[in-house]
Amino acid sequence: MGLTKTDTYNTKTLSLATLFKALGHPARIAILEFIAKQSTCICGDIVTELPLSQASISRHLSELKAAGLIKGTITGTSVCYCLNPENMPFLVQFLNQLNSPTNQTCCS
Amino acid sequence: MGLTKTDTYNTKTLSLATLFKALGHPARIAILEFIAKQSTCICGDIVTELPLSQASISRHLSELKAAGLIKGTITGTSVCYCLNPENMPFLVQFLNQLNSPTNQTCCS
DNA sequence: TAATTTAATCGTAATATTGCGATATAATAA
DNA sequence: TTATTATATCGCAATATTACGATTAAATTA
Repeated sequence: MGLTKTDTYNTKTLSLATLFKALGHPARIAILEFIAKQSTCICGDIVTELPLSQASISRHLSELKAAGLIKGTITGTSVCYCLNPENMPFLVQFLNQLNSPTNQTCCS
Repeated sequence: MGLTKTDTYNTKTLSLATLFKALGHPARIAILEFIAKQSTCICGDIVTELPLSQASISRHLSELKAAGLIKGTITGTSVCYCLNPENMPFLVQFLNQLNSPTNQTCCS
């Protein structure tokens, strides 16, 4: 019965880590890049785009979806995926804070 | 002799994934938040700040350093860590692209 | 209804990450 | 030189992630 991550870190820290973790795999970055490039939903043609099995891509898609980075809509036999921009500002804000001038005053 | 990640994904995709992966753990987010909060170098007092062993913190610090998210300078017996803002704009730019209006035209 | 298509899930093997005690290293202080 | 202090690394166990073939599920088409 050790400390869990939920006990140890606050909600914001855990959310950031979860989102970044979902972004921390090249296949998932490639999927996001591909969806963005289409600038519309993509329906099923991701499997042909990446050198991964259908099972693996489906897994990555569900991870991206669970993290709130994409949305999926069922249309007939296929599923339509698009970006979910909801959490982007949260991540950008965090990174910008790390990048602010106040944090560049040492280790030069 | 399967395909390696380096064969499969382009450099930009791999860099993004590596950086995000380094950000994908609550302990490492907490470390970055702590350094940012001090808005100066921190020298050694991270161990008392987080509920992790000295060995584990050292490991997380070296991962953050390897990813290029922090810098470390040796000063006497201790090491001084501060943020390395170098890669932040790269990450922010990627996230902002995902968040651009062009990418919000479907799955509504 | 039976075949087809599309995507998710299961089971499992391989690999990677995480955490920690113990130990090593390196600089300073006594 | 011998402690002491601060940090990194080693070795190992526990856990998590990744990938894929096979299977399942659900909608569509013949």
